[in-house]
Amino acid sequence: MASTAQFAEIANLAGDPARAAMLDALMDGRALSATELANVAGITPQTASGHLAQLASAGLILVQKQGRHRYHRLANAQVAQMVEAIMQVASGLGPARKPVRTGPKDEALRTARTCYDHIAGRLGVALADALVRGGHAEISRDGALITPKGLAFLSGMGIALTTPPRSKRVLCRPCLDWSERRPDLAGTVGTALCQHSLASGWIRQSEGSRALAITRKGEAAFREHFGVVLD
Amino acid sequence: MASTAQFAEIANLAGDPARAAMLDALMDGRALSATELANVAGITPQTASGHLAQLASAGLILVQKQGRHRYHRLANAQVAQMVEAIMQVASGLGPARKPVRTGPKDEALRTARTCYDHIAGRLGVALADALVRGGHAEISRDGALITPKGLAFLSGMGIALTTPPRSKRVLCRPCLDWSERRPDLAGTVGTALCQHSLASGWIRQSEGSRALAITRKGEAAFREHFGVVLD
DNA sequence: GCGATGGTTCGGGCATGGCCGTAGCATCGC
DNA sequence: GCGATGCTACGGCCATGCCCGAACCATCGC
Repeated sequence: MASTAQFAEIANLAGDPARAAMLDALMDGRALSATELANVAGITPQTASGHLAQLASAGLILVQKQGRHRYHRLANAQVAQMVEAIMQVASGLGPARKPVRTGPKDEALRTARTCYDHIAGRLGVALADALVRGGHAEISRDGALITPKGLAFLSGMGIALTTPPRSKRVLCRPCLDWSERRPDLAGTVGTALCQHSLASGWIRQSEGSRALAITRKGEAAFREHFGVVLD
Repeated sequence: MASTAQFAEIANLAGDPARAAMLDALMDGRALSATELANVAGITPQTASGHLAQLASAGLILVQKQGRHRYHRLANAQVAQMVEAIMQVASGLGPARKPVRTGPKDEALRTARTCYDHIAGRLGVALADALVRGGHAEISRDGALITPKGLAFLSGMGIALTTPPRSKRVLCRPCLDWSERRPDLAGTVGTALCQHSLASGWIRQSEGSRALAITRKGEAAFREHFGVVLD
């Protein structure tokens, strides 16, 4: 079983500002090099190296060496979900303490960003809303599903979902967006949607940030397929 | 937005062994006094008091004074879900390091326990399995739902679920059980089932533990209604 | 009222662990 | 080959924060 000691060990790893910044940066699902992570954490490479060793040894991240670089990424979706859950609680005390400082970079993140494997931010929420409005999905606080109609809708767009044999509905996971405080779609469906949007050139990952840029093509696609217009 | 500093602050609170033990103890959803929590954490009351003040000020727990006692409980389901997620990750590294020490107390926890608001352990998993087997529920990795048939089944048992107006299905949240590594039912449905089982005297909360005792009456009820027989 | 119990506050001891400078390995480009 | 770059290992400085003992406040039983 999971002893409280192990519990504390994991939480403690996430509890250091530098490591927290690293985990946050890795939440876009990409693999980052040690120096990149050192930068986002605002520490020297030596220190970062130590932190990364700890995270790796605990199994929170995976390291993949490629030439003289070593790329680090989150180990699995469970870790991502943990980070998500902590962020959820952390955002609860945010507004209560500081009146929310919204810089321009912050604004980009609010508009659209990746959340490990799916689209979050205003775009993510808007897409989820659109699917619900069109009768393609149902979302509640506890869960979400894609209706048969929605399944056809998505597959018509080239997004194929592997349906479990017994069920006619495809269940998916709602993820309470910490900036919008409304649910977006995560899990298998969210991943597929995000992948497809990237592959189609609707959105593009920014270089040093979790922010997503919506391309001109994407603007049109989201409006046409989903009726989504941001701002 | 949730800054990484706030993220680290929250994670750090959960990252201390003493506080971790407290949060774990509070995961049964009950409210415990300061001394009780000091005991489970293995520290003196003074120290516990300090920890509890921190947890309360961060909004992780709520304090309710009653006479000369002060009862502490988890602030909300989000905190519980965070603890759950961390435990999930922590249990991942458990078996890999130690061959798992199963004491008698541990065995009781594995059989049945509360997980904030629902039933976990072998009983929780067995109930979820039974609902699926009977066509009352569908569960996938990403989500779960109660079928109309299941809705009738539960309401026939006296468990009324508030159905969202637009949907005929009741979505619910699967919770990957850390001991069984299989899903049990959380969220609204899980809560209702747990409440009903307690109210009907099918299960009873143990005094100083999260373990649930299955009563003789409960044994019969679970067998009759769900076809569930443990061991 | 008075003792007993539950809880908190304060102060100081002490260990843990984060941080960086220096130095040492690996790999790449040429 | 040789320098440059990415990363890691070691040692020492230093702050954070956990812990307890002692004292103080609140509440209960009587």
